[in-house]
Amino acid sequence: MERSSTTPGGSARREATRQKLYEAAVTLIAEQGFSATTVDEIAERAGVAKGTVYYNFASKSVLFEELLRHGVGLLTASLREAAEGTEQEGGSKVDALDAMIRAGLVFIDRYPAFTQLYVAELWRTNRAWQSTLMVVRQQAVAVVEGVLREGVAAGEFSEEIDVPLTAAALVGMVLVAALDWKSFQPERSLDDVHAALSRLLQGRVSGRGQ
Amino acid sequence: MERSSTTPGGSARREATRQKLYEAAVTLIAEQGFSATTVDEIAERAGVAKGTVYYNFASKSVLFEELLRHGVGLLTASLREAAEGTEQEGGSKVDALDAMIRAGLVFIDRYPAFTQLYVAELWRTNRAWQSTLMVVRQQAVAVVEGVLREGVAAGEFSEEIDVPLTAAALVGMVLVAALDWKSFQPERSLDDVHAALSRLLQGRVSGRGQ
DNA sequence: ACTTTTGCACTGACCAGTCAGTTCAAAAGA
DNA sequence: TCTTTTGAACTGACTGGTCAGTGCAAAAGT
Repeated sequence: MERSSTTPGGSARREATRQKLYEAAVTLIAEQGFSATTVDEIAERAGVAKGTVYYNFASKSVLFEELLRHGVGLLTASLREAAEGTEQEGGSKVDALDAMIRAGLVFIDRYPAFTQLYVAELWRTNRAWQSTLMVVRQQAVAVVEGVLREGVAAGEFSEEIDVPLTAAALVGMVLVAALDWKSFQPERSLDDVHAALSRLLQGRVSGRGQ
Repeated sequence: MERSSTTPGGSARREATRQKLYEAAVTLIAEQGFSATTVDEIAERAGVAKGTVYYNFASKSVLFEELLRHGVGLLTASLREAAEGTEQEGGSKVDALDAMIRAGLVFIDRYPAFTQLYVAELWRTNRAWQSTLMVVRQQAVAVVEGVLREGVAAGEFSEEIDVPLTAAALVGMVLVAALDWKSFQPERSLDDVHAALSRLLQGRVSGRGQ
């Protein structure tokens, strides 16, 4: 009974139930927002009884917080993997950033609802899960900041760049472009979007020609 | 039945009350979200009775929609003004973009709550005010797209850039960087942030030295 | 001048409905 | 057997929206 809810020590059955609840909650909350989403709705969409929700999570807020941790865990793992991929084949740091942009797009492509919900909640204040959100944000941005710092150290990037702010700007670039892509031009290919953002990243916007 | 001369379409008193309600609602909704904010709270913060809210607006949603229109009106006016400013002194299109970035930062600096709320709601689906939000988004992005197109036409930008996507990415860059600035490093100056974003815009990130 | 009327703007108690969270006996796995 | 899920009933707090009534300043009436 004491089984910690985050650790994968729970039974496979319980874990499967949790997964279903995550998936139900993430879409509903992305569409309607946290407050407008009822626990009854989540249970219904997940195909379980309301009691099951409270058997698996202490409260609606706790369910949401664990959902956040779960999702950002996936994202950071994906970003890190992308950066390390270019590392091992001796790519430059711009290549690493580019690979992370692609990883970000792939993530958003796969989990659009989570991304929506994350953006919608990130800059709110006075909320119960504010601290969770801060931790989780820092984990994600830190990966980008890390690559920027390495780039500066290696002399590939200007020493004058503002690492935290540039990281935030890059994340914002990908985030907003991707959400717009999904919302307003969902038929475009990921490669297409990636190419456009690459161009922007590498400053190939001004100046004519390719 | 005398028509008040100060404000066409409503008495000055009424207009003042509406303004108070906008201000109260924008901060509360930015902090807590639409659903989590109660009409009682809005009324209390505005210093009016609950009935007054419903005297001035048909419903909670309508209040919110009019608030969105009001705010985005201010933003687009500001962006257009910035772009036209560089136009008249014969600046390049990059200068226009740069001026708009600054205008965006100034706006976010002055109305941080509105920006938060806008970002939080923009990509939601299945909401009553979805159509309002779309219109309002298009108004804002169109200003940036316009400058990009003019830049392409003038040969200043590559013909291969993807105008809508690049516009979205630029907006996202400013938006996220600014929200992070306000949330996590509020002591920094606007000039500082502007400089960092300018550098990114002009591709002066890679390559060493300034 | 000065009294009465009009109607806009506002008030706040009130209502009907909703929702998170609880409880628990019984059923279904494993 | 022990864990997990079910499902329905219940509670108590809260919320969007309503409405009969108040205050007041300008217009109308005398």
